[in-house]
Amino acid sequence: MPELPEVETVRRGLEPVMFGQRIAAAEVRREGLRWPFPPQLAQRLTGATVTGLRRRSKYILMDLDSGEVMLWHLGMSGRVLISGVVTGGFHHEHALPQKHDHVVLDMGQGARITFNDPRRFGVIDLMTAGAEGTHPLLAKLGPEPLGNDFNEDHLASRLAGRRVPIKQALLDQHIVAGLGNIYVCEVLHRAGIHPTRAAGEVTTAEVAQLVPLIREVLQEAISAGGSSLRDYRQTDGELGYFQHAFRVYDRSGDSCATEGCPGTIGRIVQGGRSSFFCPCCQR
DNA sequence: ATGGGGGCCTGCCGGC
DNA sequence: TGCCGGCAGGCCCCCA
Repeated sequence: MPELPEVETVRRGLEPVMFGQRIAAAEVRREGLRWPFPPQLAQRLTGATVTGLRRRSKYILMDLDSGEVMLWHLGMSGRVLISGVVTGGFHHEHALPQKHDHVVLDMGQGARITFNDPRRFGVIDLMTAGAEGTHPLLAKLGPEPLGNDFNEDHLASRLAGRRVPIKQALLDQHIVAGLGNIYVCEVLHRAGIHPTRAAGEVTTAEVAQLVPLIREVLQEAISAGGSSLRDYRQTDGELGYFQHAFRVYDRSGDSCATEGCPGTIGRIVQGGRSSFFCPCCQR
C-alpha cells in the first residue's frame, strides 16, 4: 500500500498528537507482524516521551527520550488511525478495537494511535538512537528522492549498464528510496519512457528529466494526502485523493491523458507487478 | 554483482 | 449463494 507520499501523510498526521507527548500506555496485541516484535516492546514504550517524528523512505522513525527509536513500516495494508482528539472542531471518539488492530498507543493527552494491518507485511522495531545507519532495513537504502543527494549524477550512475527494465530499477529501494508501483508508473508516463526499456538505455537527457518528475509526482501526491485505493487512509480516517490524478495506474483501457496522444493505457506484468503505461507516448 | 522467482498474509472482486 | 482464481501501495531471501 503505502509509498512515500502515504507514509509522509501519516507522519504529518502523527506529529501534532505525538510530538512532545508521553506514551501513557502501549498495548501490543500479537507477537509480531512480518517479523517478531522486539522483546518487551510494550514495556519499552510505556512512559517514553516522543521527541521527534521522522520519515526515511517508507519508514516512520519515532525518537523516544528513552534513547531508543521506534521504526514503523506499513507494508502493503498497514493503516494508522488517530482517535480521541479534536480536529477541525470534530471529536474523534475511541473506536472499538477492530480486527487486525495490532498495536495501540495511548498518549498522555488522550490521543489514541492504532496500528492496523490485515496482511501483516508491516514492521515495528526498536533500535538504539543513532543506529539508523546500521539497521538492516535502513542501511542500504538509496537517497531520499526529495533530498539533495538524489540528483542526475546519482541516478545516471546507478542506472548505467543495468539491463533491468527501468520500471524495476526505479522500484529498487537501493537506487532511490520511497517509490512504489503507483508512482513509478506515473513517473514513467510523465517522462515518456516505456517501462520495459533497459535502465542502462535511458538517455542522459531522460535521466535529467526523471529527477524533477519524480519529485513533482511525489510532491503532488503528498499535497493530495496520498492515494487511497483499498485500505489506505490518512490518520484522521479521511481518504487521500491523488488517485483521481492517476494518468496510468489502474487505468487500463482509458485514453491516454497526454495532450494529443491517441493511445490507450495498457497493462503488462514485470517482476510480478503490474505496469500501466501508454504504448503510444512511452517509448 | 545481477536477475529472476518464491514467499509471506488477508481480503475483495469477478466469473462460473 | 458459494467456490475458486487472480490480484493488491512491499520487500526479503535464495538460487543460478
